[in-house]
Amino acid sequence: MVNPHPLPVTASADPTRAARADGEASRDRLLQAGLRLFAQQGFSKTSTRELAEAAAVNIASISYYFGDKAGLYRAVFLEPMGTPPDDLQRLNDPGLSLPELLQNFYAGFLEPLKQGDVARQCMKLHFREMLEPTGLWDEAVAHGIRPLHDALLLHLVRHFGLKKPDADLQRLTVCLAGLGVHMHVGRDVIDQVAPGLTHSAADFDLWAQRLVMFGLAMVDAEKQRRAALRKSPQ
Amino acid sequence: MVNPHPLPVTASADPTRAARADGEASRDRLLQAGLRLFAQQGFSKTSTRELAEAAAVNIASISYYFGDKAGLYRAVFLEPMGTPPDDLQRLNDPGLSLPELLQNFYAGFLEPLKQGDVARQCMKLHFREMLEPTGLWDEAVAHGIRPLHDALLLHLVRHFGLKKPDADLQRLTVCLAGLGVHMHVGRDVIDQVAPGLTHSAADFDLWAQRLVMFGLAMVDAEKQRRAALRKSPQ
DNA sequence: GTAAATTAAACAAACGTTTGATTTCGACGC
DNA sequence: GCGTCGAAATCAAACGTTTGTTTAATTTAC
Repeated sequence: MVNPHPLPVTASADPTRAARADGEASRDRLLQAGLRLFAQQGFSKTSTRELAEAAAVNIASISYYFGDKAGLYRAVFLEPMGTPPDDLQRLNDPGLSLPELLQNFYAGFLEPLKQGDVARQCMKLHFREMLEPTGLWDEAVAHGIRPLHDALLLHLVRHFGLKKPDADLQRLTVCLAGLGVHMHVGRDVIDQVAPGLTHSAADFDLWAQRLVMFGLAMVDAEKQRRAALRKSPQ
Repeated sequence: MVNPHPLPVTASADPTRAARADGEASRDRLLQAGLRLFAQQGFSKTSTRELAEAAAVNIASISYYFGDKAGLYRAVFLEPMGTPPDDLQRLNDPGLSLPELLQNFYAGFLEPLKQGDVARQCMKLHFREMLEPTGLWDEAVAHGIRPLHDALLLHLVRHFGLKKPDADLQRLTVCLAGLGVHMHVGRDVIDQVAPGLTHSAADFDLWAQRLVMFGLAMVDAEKQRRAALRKSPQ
């Protein structure tokens, strides 16, 4: 690895081999430790020394590989976002029925909760930024949340036979997404207030099923509201 | 005010009047500043000097009135929770119809969003603890969230004619509450992804209306699922 | 030999907290 | 009404730690 200081640290395709065989290993360990600790206790409460120790790395390695602590955070935060269009592609297909769409949406949304640590911590890190925006959050919204919201909204516009979204469709979309968001943000609370419902992967499959059902019910309710409005406009 | 150091600082009913007329004023200003700053930027990112300056108070006043910074945070966090049964009473009335119940629930839930700073920051502070529990969170759940959840759940148990809640009713309750929670936690995101829907108090009344509608739809969906299940048990 | 990687040590700055002195103001004797 | 006392409140200054970051020397692998 050559001259890692410049911030946009990408995988080095340098002709000269790494000076030490496990050169990038330290960087990776820092990323792993950063993800875990930042997700667990936030940015400020995580010290550089704690990071270094957890990664079994010298303190100076942080600035060596990432410039500074914020750089490590940025890398941890943005690196997993490199390939987002994975789930998104499945949502933008106009041929999907509404149940299929919601099924894909919620199943994809809850997927990280099923897997163990990494993906879940990654999610937690992102949702944490909802409450304390650090600037990176705008980027996360633009690349992660917004496309999901827009895909949902676009499909609903078609489903309702509209030309463009109106305020009530926006509200519906927000609420649909909210069901999924709440499963992430409020997971610990859910565990406390209604224990034993979020243990196995099968549990989350069941949750996804219910969310689809509830989501469809909400869409139907909105549809009926519009129908009633057409008959007797208020 | 006499000997403020001991942590459970209550309004002093001391026979000897306060030495300085505006004695408690500094304490109050610290509480206000603490609420605002802790809600805005979290515990760690808020320094004691910043708090003191915002409250127009000497730094030493923090330890003088609250023992230490954590004590101020605890006071800020727990003090507004002194009188919770206000909204709760309206929820535990068994005579309420389901629409009335949800109306009360969501209207009460969104109420803090309508008012300006204080109540909103107070909410934000509480929801922040969802992601970084500091120990106080358990208390907040026990005194703030859990009663709401249980009131909702109890009513649904009656509504469904059950003897005691089952897992699916728990899930329904969690999702109903989730709609409300998401409005708080995700407010900034909502503003960004669907702008102009959360400005006036009337906006939130409209939101509450929709949440009631969606909530009712979810309950109906669950009811139908159970009916279908009875006919052809899987 | 050379450049990458790692290290221990040190840096200044900011942190939460404490100290001891000073100011403020009601209480009390006269 | 005045002077004085004492407790409450406020203050500037300093405390020792921890923070994030940097340095300069050393080790490692090619």
